[in-house]
Amino acid sequence: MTPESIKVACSNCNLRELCMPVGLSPEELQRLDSLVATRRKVRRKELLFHNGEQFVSLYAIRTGVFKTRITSEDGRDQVTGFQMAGEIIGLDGIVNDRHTCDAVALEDSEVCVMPFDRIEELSREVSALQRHVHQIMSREIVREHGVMLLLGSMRAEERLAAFLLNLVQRLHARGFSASELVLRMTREEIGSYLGLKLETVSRTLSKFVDDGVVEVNQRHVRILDAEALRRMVNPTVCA
Amino acid sequence: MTPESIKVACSNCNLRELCMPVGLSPEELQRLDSLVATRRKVRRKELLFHNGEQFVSLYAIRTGVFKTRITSEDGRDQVTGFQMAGEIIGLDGIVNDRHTCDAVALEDSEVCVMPFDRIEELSREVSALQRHVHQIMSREIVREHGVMLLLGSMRAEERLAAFLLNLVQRLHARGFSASELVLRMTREEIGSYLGLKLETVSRTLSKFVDDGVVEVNQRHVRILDAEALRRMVNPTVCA
DNA sequence: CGGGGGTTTGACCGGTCTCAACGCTCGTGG
DNA sequence: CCACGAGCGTTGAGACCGGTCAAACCCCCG
Repeated sequence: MTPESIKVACSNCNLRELCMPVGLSPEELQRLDSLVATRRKVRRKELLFHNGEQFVSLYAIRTGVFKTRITSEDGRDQVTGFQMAGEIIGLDGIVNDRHTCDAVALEDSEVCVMPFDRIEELSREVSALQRHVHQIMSREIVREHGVMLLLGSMRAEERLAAFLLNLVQRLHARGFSASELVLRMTREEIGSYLGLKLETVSRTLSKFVDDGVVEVNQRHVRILDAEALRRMVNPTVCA
Repeated sequence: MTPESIKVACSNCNLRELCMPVGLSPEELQRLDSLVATRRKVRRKELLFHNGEQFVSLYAIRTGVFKTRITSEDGRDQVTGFQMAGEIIGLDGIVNDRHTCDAVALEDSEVCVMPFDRIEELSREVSALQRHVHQIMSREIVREHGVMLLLGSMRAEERLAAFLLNLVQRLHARGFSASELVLRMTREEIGSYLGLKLETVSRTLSKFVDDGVVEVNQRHVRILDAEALRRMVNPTVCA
């Protein structure tokens, strides 16, 4: 039995709590299984979709990590996010029926392909799904507000601290360590996301190491003093 | 007959093309009229909604201009957008049933109040509305990607040029001049949005004036050389 | 063993911030 | 009608953070 032929079923997927609504009746849950048309494997460095491509489906990440990036006409690009298991990508394509960014796998990954017209059809009938879709989109909007705050008002140290805390928190929610993580992206990609140059990312990381806040070995990072990172992001008002 | 008692009806609102789906049947169009529960006036400097407030409705701007801003725990704030007639605000509240930002009127304004549960209910029945809601949210996501690019990779001049071009383009789409505009926001608010200090905004504007690209009188701006602004945002590859 | 992508580190530069002073405009009240 | 103050905007001088350029390093992998 090849992996491809395994029955695709959200109802018994271990990521269900992450990407599906909760509190569904068994009957509703079963209907949602039909959302996932198929699964698709994407190897490291390959694109799940790219700018200009016809928009057809949203994708739920089963395994692996992606980055999304936009490219301006003059060739600059900006990483707009890093996505991991249970997160939904492709929302950018809805407005104009074309994707406006690239989604690149940072490691070998697998996604569930959910044709958007099927999502719309089903969410007209299952209001819990409708609500869920709205929440996912709203959550993305709120996330981006946070990134705007970061890019607009934080200094390099604060940005990197916020980035590490966010990553480790999301990994922890997925059952990984609350203090150790493996960066799936390069310094340059981190820099692009944070509005910094790769040298600045590297230097700032080195500073964290000097200060005893983290340990860094290549892509492996261990957070020694999460409290210190939190203080950087959120300078406590000295009372 | 007071303004308040005027029949609220999207079907004959002159902003219809901006905030409503197109291509509806007369019957559908009439049903959508029931979306707008009421209208609400907001005076300059007053809040339409604020961070932490219970989320109930989305708002379509009829007249006036708003800014939305988020505030970090330590008090920094970041303007996340400027919204004008025909645009929808409040999407941030959907995820957690609470608003996560403030919406402040920059001049006396009026909005249409659209209870979100009614939107959801109706969009289960009118698929054109459903699609429309999805597009509005997706459009906001894509807009924010653009802001991330701006904040993450552009220099002060480029940011301000992009800002002016964007504003004037949106105003033009609403029937105003394609080259003149009145800024409804302060230099500080522009700076917050663009990730710059107010002094930098002021200095950069002055530079544009020196270069003969714009004329500035207080809040009144006249664009003399739009092409120059476009070149700043998008350094043409010299062939 | 060699090569290459990714990373670190250093020296220097420059754009933006900071701090400060001054100016302008408009509304208010004497 | 004018004086005045508040809010907003402009301009300058100097500091500093992060960018730029360059060299060296490291680790993995062919």
